[in-house]
This record gives sequence, C-alpha cells and structure tokens, in this order.
Amino acid sequence: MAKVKIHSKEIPVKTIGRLSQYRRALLICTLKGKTHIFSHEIAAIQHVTAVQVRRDLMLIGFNGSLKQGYNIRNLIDVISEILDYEEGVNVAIFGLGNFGRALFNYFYGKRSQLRIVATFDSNTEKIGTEYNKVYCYSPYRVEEIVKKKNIKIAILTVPPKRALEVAKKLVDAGIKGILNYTSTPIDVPDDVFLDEYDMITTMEKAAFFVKMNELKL
Amino acid sequence: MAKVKIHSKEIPVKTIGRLSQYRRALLICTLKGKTHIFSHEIAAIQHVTAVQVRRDLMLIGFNGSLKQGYNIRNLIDVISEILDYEEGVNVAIFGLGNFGRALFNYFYGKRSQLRIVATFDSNTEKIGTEYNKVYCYSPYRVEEIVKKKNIKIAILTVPPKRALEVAKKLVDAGIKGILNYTSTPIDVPDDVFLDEYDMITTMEKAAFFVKMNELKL
DNA sequence: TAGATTGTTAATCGATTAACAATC
DNA sequence: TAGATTGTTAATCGATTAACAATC
Repeated sequence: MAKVKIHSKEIPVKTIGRLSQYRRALLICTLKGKTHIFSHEIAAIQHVTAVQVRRDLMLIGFNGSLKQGYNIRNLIDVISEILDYEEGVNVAIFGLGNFGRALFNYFYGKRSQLRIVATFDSNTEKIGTEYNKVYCYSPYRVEEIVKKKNIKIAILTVPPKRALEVAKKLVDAGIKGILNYTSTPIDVPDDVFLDEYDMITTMEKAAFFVKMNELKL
Repeated sequence: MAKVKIHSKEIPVKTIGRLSQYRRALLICTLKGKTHIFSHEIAAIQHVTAVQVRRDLMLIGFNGSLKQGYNIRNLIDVISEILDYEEGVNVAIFGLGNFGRALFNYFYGKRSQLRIVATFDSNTEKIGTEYNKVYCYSPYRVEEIVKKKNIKIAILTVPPKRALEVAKKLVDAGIKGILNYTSTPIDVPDDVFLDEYDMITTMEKAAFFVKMNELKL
C-alpha cells in the first residue's frame, strides 16, 4: 500500500503523514491568531521544503492565493476531512509494561479522535484492574473484546517473543491497524495497516553514525 | 546523509538499518544451534526479500556459499565490525517522564554497546535523585555533563514545546546523535545524526487507513 | 544432469527536487 | 514594473526488484 486514492487522485502514503504534521503546525498558528500562511512558512515549521508543501497541497486539491498564501482555517478543515474519522477510532494497547503505559499516558486525553478503550496483559496481577479508568483484559479475551468494543487499531508492546503470536490473534480478531513497537517484525495481510518502529535498530544506526563521524575527523 | 562509505563503497543508510536487524535474527539462530543460513531464510525472519538480503551483503562484501548459504557466526562478526563501537556509546535521556522512563527500562542492561549514563529533567523533584542508579541532572548542567561523561547520543522526550530549545542546547554541547520522540520536528547540523519518530502522525496515518479500508468495502 | 542458490547488472518504481509559466 | 508566490510538469535521485549468468 504505497498510494491511496482521494478524489480519484493517487496520493502517496508519505503525503498523508505530512498532512498530519502540517495540520499540527497550522493549529499552533491559529492559536497565535494567524489566518494565512505561505508554503515556505509551513516548510520552516516542519522540516520539509516549500515545494514539497505546495506539491502535497496540490495533490489534495487545495489552492492558496498569491498574495496571502493559504487560508489556515480552510486548510485545517480540508486536511481534517481527509484524515479524520467522524466517530473516532478505538484503540487498544497490548502489553501494559512500561512502554505500554507510557504510550497510554501519551495519548490519554490528547486526541479525541483516537480513544484507548482497552488494554491487554498476560500478567494476572494486572488483569481485571483499571489503568486510567480503562480495563485490563486477559489476552484470552482478545477476540471477544475487540469485537464488542469495535477496536480498530492495536498498539503492540508485548515482549518480542510473543509478538508474532499476538499479532496473528489480532488480525484474526479483525484489527485493522497495528503499531508494532516490539523488536520482532510481524507480517499482516494487505488490508491491515502496519507501522513498525524498532528502537534498537534506530539506536544502533545512531551509534554507527557517531562512529563514522569520528573516523572522518 | 543518505549514503555512507565502508571499504570505499557507498552504502545506503537503509542498508545499515537492515544490517542491525539481520544481526538480531542471526543471533537468535545461533542460539538454536544453526551455523549456516540462506538469504531467503534471513528474509523470512525479517520482512524483506531474499534479493534485498543478498544485495545488502554484497554491499558489505560478505560472501556465502552456494551449498550452505552464509556462515552465521562470520556474518555476525562482519556486521558487528561495521556497526559497533568498541568502547561503547554513552547515551543520555532528556526528559524523564513516562516515556523517558519507559525507554530507559527498555534499554537498561540490554545492550552493553549503548549505555545510558545520565538523565536530565527540569522537575526539581527529580533532579538529584537516581533512577536505576543513574543520576538525574538539571538541564542547566547539560553542557558540563555531556562533556564530562562523553555523552554522544541524546534521547529526546521532553514536552514538545521545549524540544527546539533543548535540541539547540544539545547540539551546542557537542551531542552527535539525537533521537527525537517529541512531536516537534527539530533541525540539526549535517554532522549530527537525527531520527524523528512521531507517534501522533503514525496514529493518524493508521486511523486514516482504517477509514480508507472501510470506505472501500 | 536438474535444481537451488549466490552475486551482480540493468530495469523499474516512487518520491523529491528543479524549473518555470502564470499571477498578483 | 519588479518581486514574490503558487501550481505543475519534467528531471533527478535513490532504493528496490527483475533478470540472469555462474556455480555447486
């Protein structure tokens, strides 16, 4: 899934990601009372080029004016219409360890669009308790709860060894998007969105670059 | 910085990331007593293609045999020689909130190569305390401590509003790699490694895909 | 030999950037 | 008019994939 159709135009997935970033920058601008913005101003906030911004906006069919640039309020609305899901999306966290809890807090209350409605953990001491008023279920109940609560997106923070097995269970239960934060790569069917972020790899890359830079000097 | 030179060959940054993943898969294989592995087997563990694996290994000049594939032990050694930094790399966490602590625990004791040697937080209740035996410093002491402890990599988990200011401070203090987990994009000079992972954007992308998929049905 | 695999070049694909006409 | 900006096409760049000779 590298492209998506909007208004019968093909839009790269990367553009979708940037739209989300643009919107955040724009929201901050409205707080400051700004009503219009130029492409190079958006570019300066996020770090992309002005051409990139214009091209992205072109793809979603949003027009600016030569004198004033883009109307911020309208642009936010157009982006929101593309990105947002009216009723919001229900999310569950699988694995309520440190990382799972951190992600929970990170999202809690921030985005009304994205609601964490359940957590799962295999630790019997956690099962049945509430964390920030959200119930923690046994993994045995994944299928039941995912259906009952209409959970669409799963945040995967279980131990790496259990990642594959849990991912399979999630797909079977009808989950439509998985954010995999374990270090085990997982496979999902084409119609399930998958994002994998592996911190260990990132750190090793960073360390490698530090090393390269030192050798150069 | 899209490419890197190793043995006078240009290697894409993405290959570096994959090498780190390959190594992890290979380490698991050695635990199981395997001594040799085919490109398609490595490909199956991580999710890349066999051609990709062979091409990556070609780039680092590692050869396999037609009968047995690649010697696992040797391959691990070659990858380690490329990625690792003998003396290890010192890392500090900036912002000891939930997320910062989660990352701390995630790394603690796992990678001897990557050592978390300091944390920083502006909360006066945290300053001066130890978290897992690592001291928490005031942000005012960034420059001093970064130099004294030879800290090369910074994990940035401060509140989004403070990201830019802290990042600037880090660069000035001589940090050589920043992993930015705040939702504010930052800019760094060319010689500083930067990885940005924005969870909110990822979640919004996931939600968008869920929506797209539902509309299709 | 037939079959499986490696190593490598060339083709393809996708995304970014350069260039520039049109407009205010 | 000169200068700044948008919108869009074409060129470039980079990474992945296809194709295939060579080898065991």
